[in-house]
Parts: sequence; structure tokens; C-alpha cells
Amino acid sequence: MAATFSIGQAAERAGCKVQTIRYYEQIGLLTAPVRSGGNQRIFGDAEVDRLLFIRHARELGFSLGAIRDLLSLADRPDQSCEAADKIAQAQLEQVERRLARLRALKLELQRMIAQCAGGKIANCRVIDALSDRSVRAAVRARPNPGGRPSSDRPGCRDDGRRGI
Amino acid sequence: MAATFSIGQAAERAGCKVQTIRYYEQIGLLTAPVRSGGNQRIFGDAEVDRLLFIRHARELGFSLGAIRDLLSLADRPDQSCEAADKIAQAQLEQVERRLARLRALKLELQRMIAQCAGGKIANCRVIDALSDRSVRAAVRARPNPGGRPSSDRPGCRDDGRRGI
DNA sequence: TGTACAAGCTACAGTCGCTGTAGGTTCAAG
DNA sequence: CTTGAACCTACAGCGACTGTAGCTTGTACA
Repeated sequence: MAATFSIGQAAERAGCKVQTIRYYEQIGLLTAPVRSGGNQRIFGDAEVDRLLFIRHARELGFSLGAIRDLLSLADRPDQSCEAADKIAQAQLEQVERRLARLRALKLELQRMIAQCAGGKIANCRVIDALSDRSVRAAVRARPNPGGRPSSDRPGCRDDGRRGI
Repeated sequence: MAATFSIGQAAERAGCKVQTIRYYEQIGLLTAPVRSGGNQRIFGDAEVDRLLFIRHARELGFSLGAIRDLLSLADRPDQSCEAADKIAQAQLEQVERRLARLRALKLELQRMIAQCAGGKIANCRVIDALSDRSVRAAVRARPNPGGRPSSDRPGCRDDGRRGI
């Protein structure tokens, strides 16, 4: 006999809020589940899996629109996966652009902090650090703006799942 | 003689919308510029630089609050470093967390794409990867052991709104 | 100098992806 | 049977824009 879950249990499994599930249902990303006699939602494994898929994709930065596309692709298993690949590729490119910029900013912040050893912020260049020109310079100065497979640790930590 | 720009020209230079500039002024991120006789805003190089800074920082995922802090570093170059150093340090930590997070995302996206060898959806590893429990755990696993999904950052689609 | 039309102005509503609250109902443990 | 947690709907609010309405200003060309 198949497992069933209340909305609270489903939320716990997916690592999201109860309201988020209701919101996904409301916008049609999840189909409305069956209800109990007392009008409470009852989720099965399939629904929870779909929810997990959505949450995971959100954590990877996919928009709900992109997730809707991915889900509809997954619903038609005979088609080519070219479209899914395209979506993931676009996401990867965006991530790489952000990485390059962030690395430049990190260098600049480190430089500032090092310079700033108890004195004045005489030549603070935060703004320069992020102006188009200097970012391009900083990225160019570094040999690897997103090319080689780096040896970065994958198990890095972040206190918030949102924000990048 | 210093260059001046209309709001439209400033927007073009910063790569944002006219309304966005007015919004930044409204919330006090940009100081109100001088106006022409006909009440139209006139921007100088300094204002455009500041605007560029805001846009790049936004692209890096900083909130407007954090950007306000970063700007305050640049705005008070004569002050003692102590307060500024704190802000820079906090921002650096945030940058490092974002970098770590982005590296993990990049690896996973690369892995997904590498395995999607242009077949059919039925074998599409992109969709698989998003459904895979172990992968999901690896990405999500940044510390949230208390159970509650971290809600310290309100969700909005500042990420992923372009490019996917 | 007149005129057309692009670009500016203010004010306000809508968007995305949630999150919170109010006020009521249902369920399960004691 | 009671209590209190969890559920329900409906709606407001957030951050960071984005769009629209209805008006005014600037400018290029005849």
C-alpha cells in the first residue's frame, strides 16, 4: 500500500514551507492532490518526488518557468533532450559569469582589507573594483575565467540556499 | 568640461532601465541629481559610476542593503578603517560563501550536461540529476541541520531572471 | 517658428517567488 | 471530550524591479 503524506510531512521531506507547496499548486506547478474527508491535502510518493524535483532545481537557480519547462519535458520521455540540455547550459553560463565577477570582487575586498590595516581608506577602490573596465581587467589578469575544471571542493558550505 | 547624461543615457551606460534608476533614487541608493530647467535629471560621470557599481554588485547577487554598505565604504574615504574594515570583512565572507556555493552548482551543472549525451528524454541525465536523491542531498546539504529551511534571505528572483 | 514625436516626469499597479497573518476547521493524543 | 497542533482559505507584504497612464519637456526637421 502506497505511502501518503500530509502537507506538513511533504514540506518536511522537500525541505520547504507548507505555504510554498500550496503556492506551487496554485500556480499549477503541482497538480491539486486528492483531499481527505476533512478537505486536507493528501500527497503520494509521486507528488513528493515532483516537489523534490522542483526544490532541487530552485536550489540550482532555475526559475519556476524553466522548471515548468523541464517538468513538461520529463513528461514526454520520447522527445530529444536537447531542450533540457539547453536550459542547463544557459544556467551554467550564468553561473560561470557570476563566478568570474565574484572572484574579481573577492580580490578587491581582500586588497582593501589588507591595505586597511588600521589606517585610513585613502584609496578605496570598491567602486572601481566593480566597474566594467576594472572587472574586465581583473578577469583578464587572471588566467582562468571559467575554463579548466578546477579542483574546488564541492562540499562547500553556505548558510542560505538563496541569493546566488 | 564634465560630461552630463540624461536618465536615458545613464540607463544605457549602466545597462539598466530608466525606471530602475528612479527607483534607486527613491530608496536613497543614488542621491537626487541636479535637474534641468524642465525638471529633468542630469547625471555626471560620478553618478553613472555609482550606478554601474550598483548594477554589477546586483549581478553578483548582493542585496541593495549590502550594496548600501559597500557604497558607504567608498563614500567615506577619510574615515578610520575600523568600521569600514568590518563591512568589507563581512562582505568578503559573504563573497566567499557565494563563491563556494557557485562552484558546487557549476560542478553539478557540468556533470549534468556532460552526461546528457543528446539522447532522448527517457535517458536525459539533466532531468535525472534533478530527481536524484543523492545529488540533491549533496547540493542542499549546506548546514541547515535544525530542520527549518533557512529563511534568512527572502526569496525573490534576483537570481536566474536573465539567461534562462 | 511651428509641429511632430521621442524622451522625460510622477504616481501607482503588477511581477516573481515566496512568506506571514487572520480567522476559521480538522485531526490525534490524552 | 477536550486541547492544541496542524490544516484550511484568503489576502497582504517583501525585495527589486518593471509596466502603464497621463501628462510635460526637449529636439529635429520643414
